[in-house]
Amino acid sequence: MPEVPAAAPTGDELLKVFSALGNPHRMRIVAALLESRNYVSALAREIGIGRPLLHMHLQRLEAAGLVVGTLEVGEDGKAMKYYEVAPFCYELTPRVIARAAATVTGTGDRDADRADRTAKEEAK
Amino acid sequence: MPEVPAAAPTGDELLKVFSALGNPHRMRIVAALLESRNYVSALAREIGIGRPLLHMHLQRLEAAGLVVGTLEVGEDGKAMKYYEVAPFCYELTPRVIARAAATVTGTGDRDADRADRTAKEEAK
DNA sequence: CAGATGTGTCAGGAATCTTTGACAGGTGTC
DNA sequence: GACACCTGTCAAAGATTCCTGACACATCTG
Repeated sequence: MPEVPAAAPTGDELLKVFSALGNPHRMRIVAALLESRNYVSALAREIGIGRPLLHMHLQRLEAAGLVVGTLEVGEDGKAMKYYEVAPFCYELTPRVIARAAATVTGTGDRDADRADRTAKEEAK
Repeated sequence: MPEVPAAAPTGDELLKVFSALGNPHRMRIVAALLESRNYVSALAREIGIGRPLLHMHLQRLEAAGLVVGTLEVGEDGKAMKYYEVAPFCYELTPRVIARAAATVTGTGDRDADRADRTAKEEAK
């Protein structure tokens, strides 16, 4: 059996995972996809939300590495994007958090923070 | 050794934990408190944020059951609120999420949602 | 060609979260 | 009394997130 993370997650990695999972819809999406993988439109109908919205949620989940999407072309030539859950596994304890907190590149630094914003502005 | 959660967390419980941990400051707060418990004002100075802000973050963390605060009165008669991390331990895997997602009382229900809001309005 | 399906994106408003500064206590010391 | 420290709360600004209704583009079917 292949090794899943389980080691020492990055601060930013954990941060993305937490904010991704900290939403009712996204939790339900993971649940729905675990039961059976399927494509965006069908999934939107299944959980009763709009496609643009689901699209956004899926992006967030994928960015966090919790689901993966593959664009497949059916026999009828129609392209549909299938999503399925990734086999993640995190151990959630105070020590893990403390460890990860040390490597967070977000708010809190007076210098790096401003540098990030500048870089983000120039990147556009 | 006493048993920490580790069983099957409620949807709402996990939801609070995730959104609590999905923030750089709160992650750092847990880290700082794990290293050594201390009181609000001192902690605010240590991590370099305002007291009102820290106060809000601590409330969120406490509501999620990740930290606990105790109002203690020192020998000099001054009251200060000490916080420390709670010994939580969650296993973060697709199945756990799916399980929890079934018991989420938030967005997604067309009836329960409205009922909740009404109750919240009347409760004030 | 019209209509159904699928994909994605974009703009804007609504709702929430984050942050700050000011205030109102409390106690002990000079 | 004036000042230091502690506690808490509040309102209003700022920044994010969430959500919806278009829109544009593909393919197959009637």
